[in-house]
Amino acid sequence: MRITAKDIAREAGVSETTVSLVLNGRPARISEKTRKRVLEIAAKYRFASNQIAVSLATRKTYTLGIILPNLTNPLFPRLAAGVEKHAQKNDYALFLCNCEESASLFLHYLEVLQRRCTDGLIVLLPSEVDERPDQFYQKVHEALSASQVPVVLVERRMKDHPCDFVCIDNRRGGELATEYLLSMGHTRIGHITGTPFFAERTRGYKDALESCGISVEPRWMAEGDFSIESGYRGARRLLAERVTAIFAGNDEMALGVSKAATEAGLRIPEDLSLVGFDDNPIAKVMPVPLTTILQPGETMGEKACEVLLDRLSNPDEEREPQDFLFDPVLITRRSVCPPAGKNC
Amino acid sequence: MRITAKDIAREAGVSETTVSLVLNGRPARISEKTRKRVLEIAAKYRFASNQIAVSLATRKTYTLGIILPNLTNPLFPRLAAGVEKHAQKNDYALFLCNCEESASLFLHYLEVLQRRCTDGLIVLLPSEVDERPDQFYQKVHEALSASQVPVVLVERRMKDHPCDFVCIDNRRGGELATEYLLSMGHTRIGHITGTPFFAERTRGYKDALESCGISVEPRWMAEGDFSIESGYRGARRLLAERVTAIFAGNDEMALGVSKAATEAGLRIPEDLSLVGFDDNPIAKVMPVPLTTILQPGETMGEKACEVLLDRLSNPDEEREPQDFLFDPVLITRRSVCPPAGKNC
DNA sequence: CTGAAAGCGCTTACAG
DNA sequence: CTGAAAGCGCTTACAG
Repeated sequence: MRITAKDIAREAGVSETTVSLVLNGRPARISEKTRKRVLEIAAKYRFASNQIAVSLATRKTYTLGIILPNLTNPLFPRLAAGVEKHAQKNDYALFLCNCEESASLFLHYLEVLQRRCTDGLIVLLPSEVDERPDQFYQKVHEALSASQVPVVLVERRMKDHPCDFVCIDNRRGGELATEYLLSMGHTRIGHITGTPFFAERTRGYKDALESCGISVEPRWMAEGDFSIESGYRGARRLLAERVTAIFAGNDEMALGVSKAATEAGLRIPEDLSLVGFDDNPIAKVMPVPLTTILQPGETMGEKACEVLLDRLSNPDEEREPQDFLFDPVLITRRSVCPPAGKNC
Repeated sequence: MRITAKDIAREAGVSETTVSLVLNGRPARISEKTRKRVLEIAAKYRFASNQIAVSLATRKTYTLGIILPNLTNPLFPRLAAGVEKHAQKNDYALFLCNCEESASLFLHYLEVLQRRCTDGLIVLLPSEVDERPDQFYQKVHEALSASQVPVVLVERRMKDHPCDFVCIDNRRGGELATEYLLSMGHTRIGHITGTPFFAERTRGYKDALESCGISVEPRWMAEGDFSIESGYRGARRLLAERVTAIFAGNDEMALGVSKAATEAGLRIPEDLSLVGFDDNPIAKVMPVPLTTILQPGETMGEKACEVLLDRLSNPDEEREPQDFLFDPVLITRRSVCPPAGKNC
């Protein structure tokens, strides 16, 4: 049995009230003498207050929950690390929930976290909500509204539920990738899209082309789903269109592209320039190190947590929900060079 | 304000006791009629019991804590995913703690988790305990003993604190890797070690050689620390000794080896065979896909959680602390072939 | 079949 | 400067 505040009170010959006051450093009430005695006794027994009881009494748990779509994509552990780091610094603990892209499990976690009285939530929506997405979002919206706790959405936004949102500036990222390719002299630039959540990357691709007066050719675009396989498939189609460069919606698909290129007897970057997105650890390690757009996962996680804690400390401020967009940064490695014919 | 059991009791015209009994499905006491009414009202308001209050009353929180050395090594998120999955299935929630290899932060988390009354702990020790390791382990031992909750250690064991331990069979893994190289006809097999926690991998390497009557040459071994850099450095030394194969203590170091080999004008596997350890995602993606030893992170995580929950359900069984070792499995890819001179 | 009461381990007005 | 009492939202002997 652990020692309790009552035990300390008894041994010190004071009330539980006094013990609580001393241990929580409440100001200007307690005589230095009793303060010391209580502190000594607490130290002697290494008293650690029972957070469960504290939480019940104060109605504040100092715990946060994070719901992640998976832990396979290295971006998500990085995000979690950032959130946890900032939480820890502020004495919050973090419940880890991995919904494995399942809509129903996601909903389940929302309930669990509510039951457990987390003070706030960091939420990444699952990407593949196969059946009845509207219904799913409706339920999420209801659960979130009912739970009454602040939420910050990361990476994947919900149209109908206004709340703080932390994300990389995907549009700018797509633009940056494409601009870089353009600056190297490419004009036939293919693109493999990601899932609908990330349509902004494609928007950036189009914007960059249009700013250069290059018309967007549907036949230079392929639909992808972020998998290596879909990158591979997309590249096969795009390569047939004789593009000289490809901007892949993420690094995994870029890997698929490089496979397809190799199979087609094309060298990267001499015959095909390639840019990815994320700066996944594989980017550094690919046969040809990949030029890509860095997504600062850990920093974004810290920011998300910071935004959440801000809400918690100013509960009735009623600040409008806000977007926090991170500037993408281009990491140049070896997968891009000017197109054949133009000099390197 | 959330609805409470008291609210339901009032509306149903029964006592809180009855509400509690009904909602927890306690058997054979309540008339079907009142049972139904209580259930209906609870459903109407979507009542979700306050877990904090439940925890305080029952002195059981249904929460576990996991302390990880970092979230960068993909093995750790995989482990966490396994733990969380099994925990979730059994209605436990999981606190995520990332000590970033810091001994002091690790100790801090031990205290935090104790304060928060977790029912059990899954612990991976930090690997680099620079200053006064003995003192650190002493403190860990004390904290763990004082906390009174079951602990399962994963991957990194503590000599002086007997408790359940889940790990890959590192000795067997090192043996398997080396045996494979031997079976391909290699006799000059170099090895780059990992950190001291993983000396068993090196043990396996030696065992395999000795079983074949090949003496262990210290000059064929280099000390590593699992970093790419240390693999690179080690390989430079080993290559000078004209080894025809290298077993690297993990995949990262294998990557360093492959860099060193390429720089030395050596092709993998024709001029140098290479085996790693872990089956890190990079293994598949390396310039030459890496033959390696799979460590089933998620399965190990599930197992660790299972072992922990077993302890929780049989608290006074006093079963001896036990080791749960996973069989390593060899994943053959393209980085190994017979040495030059022998036919492929 | 049901409820009053005590208790889990704290905090916090309130009174002195 | 200090303490008695009520309360946080549940559960659980115990009594009827």
